[in-house]
Formats: sequence, structure tokens, C-alpha cells
Amino acid sequence: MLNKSLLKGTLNTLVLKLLADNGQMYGYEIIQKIKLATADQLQITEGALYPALHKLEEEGLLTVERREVSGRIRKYYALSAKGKKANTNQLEQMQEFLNSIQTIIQPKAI
Amino acid sequence: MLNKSLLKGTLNTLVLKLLADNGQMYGYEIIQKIKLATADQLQITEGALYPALHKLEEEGLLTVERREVSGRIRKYYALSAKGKKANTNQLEQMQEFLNSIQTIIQPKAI
DNA sequence: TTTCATACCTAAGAAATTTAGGTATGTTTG
DNA sequence: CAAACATACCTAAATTTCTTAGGTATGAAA
Repeated sequence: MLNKSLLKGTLNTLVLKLLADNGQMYGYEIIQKIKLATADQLQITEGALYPALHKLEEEGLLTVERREVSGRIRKYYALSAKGKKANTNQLEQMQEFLNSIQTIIQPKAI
Repeated sequence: MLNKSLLKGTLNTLVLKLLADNGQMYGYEIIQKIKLATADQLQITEGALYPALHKLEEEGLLTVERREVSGRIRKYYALSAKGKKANTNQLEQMQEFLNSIQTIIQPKAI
């Protein structure tokens, strides 16, 4: 597990991107997916994800649909039109941010 | 200027790396260097940097030396032995973190 | 002589996350 | 079959990190 403070500020962007790629997902699934995709390097906590999802929904970036699957209730989230635009913007910004970081942390970059 | 929330958690690592590359720097210089190196994309505020430097010093990662240059006082910071180790570790973690992020945000990565 | 750049600082508030709980059902295992 | 584990949701207090918005002081430029 990486330094947790590195994660700050990236969660929303990751969530939007995952929903853009997968159409719809529920919270628990998002957590597992990130763990799996990063070989356990990134472990999102439920205490971070659920409030983040609620906020994104409140802001109109996500739509929700409650569905019962094998006795348990899942809340499936998907991108709204506004969410799709936000995803595009945030991915762009994230990429520029990563490039900026790289210019500094690459050996003898400056 | 990029989304500011993306910066969270990366400042310490950037500072350590800059000091590792440049030997010693003072606060104001660090801010200018980051601006320059990232073509104004990353703008560290003084309110973020100075407390961060104080904390790193308090933790024993940095050493300080006050020097007067052309009528003004500068506080030159450099890495301690502990700071050098921290730099190495944090760079490694940062790189893994960036890789993790990339596996998710690259088009159709999952 | 006023403005801008340099150079340091702090404190209140906001934002994002961690930690540490809680509830409940289904599945696996000893 | 009972206990443990996995699934699936949730919240609230505390912590960390950063922004915002000040403040002080000197030197250079307009």
C-alpha cells in the first residue's frame, strides 16, 4: 500500500473514469476494481468512497439506481451528461498534473 | 493552473526531490522553481510551503541555515541523512502511485 | 515615491481522507 | 450448524493538507 496522502484529490477523477469505462458500477465494486487494477497498491476506504459518491450525485454528475441482487441491495451509479463532461475535463487536468509532477521527480529533471 | 485539489499530498515529495537535486534552496526559490519547471501549471502557495518546510525540519528531514543575501534574510534548506532516505522512499512510492493512476485513467485501461 | 519583487511568517477555514465504528445478508468452513 | 468471512451499505469525529487572507520588511524599478 502506497503513502495514503498521495491519493488526496484523485478519488473523484478515478471514480468518474471508472464509470465512463464501465457504464455503471456500485460502490463496493469500485473499491474492489481499484484494488485489483492496481495490484493492491491503491486501496480506497469505504469512508472515503461513499461520501464522495453522495457528493457527486448531489452535484448532478452521477445518477443512481437501487437494485436488489441476490438478497442484497446495490446502488448502481452511472455518469450523467454533466458527469461525462466533468470526466473529460478532469482527465485532461489529471494528465497535465501527472506530466508536471514527472518533470520534477524524474532524475535531474530540473 | 490545474485543479488545486490534485496537488494534495505531493508537496513534501516535490520539496525533498528539489533539495536532493539542487543541494540547498530557500522557500521562495522553491516556489519559483516549481512554477518555472511546470510552465505555471503548479503554483505552490506560501501558506502551504512554509508550514511544510517547518514540519519537515521538525521531523529531522531538513537542516536550515540562515544567510543574509543583499540585505534580505534567506533560510536555506538542505536534506539531512534522514531526509535523503525519505526522498528515496517517497520517490519510489510516488512513481508506483503514478503508475497505478495511469492504469486506471488510460483509455480503456480496465 | 509609489509600486513591484523578494523573502519571511501565521491563523482561520475549507476540503479530503482516515479511523472507527454501525447494520444486515449471504457464503464458506471447521 | 455456528462461527467467520465476504458482500454491501452507512456515518461521524478527528486528522491532514491546503487555501485564503492577512502581516512584516527590504531592495529595485517606474
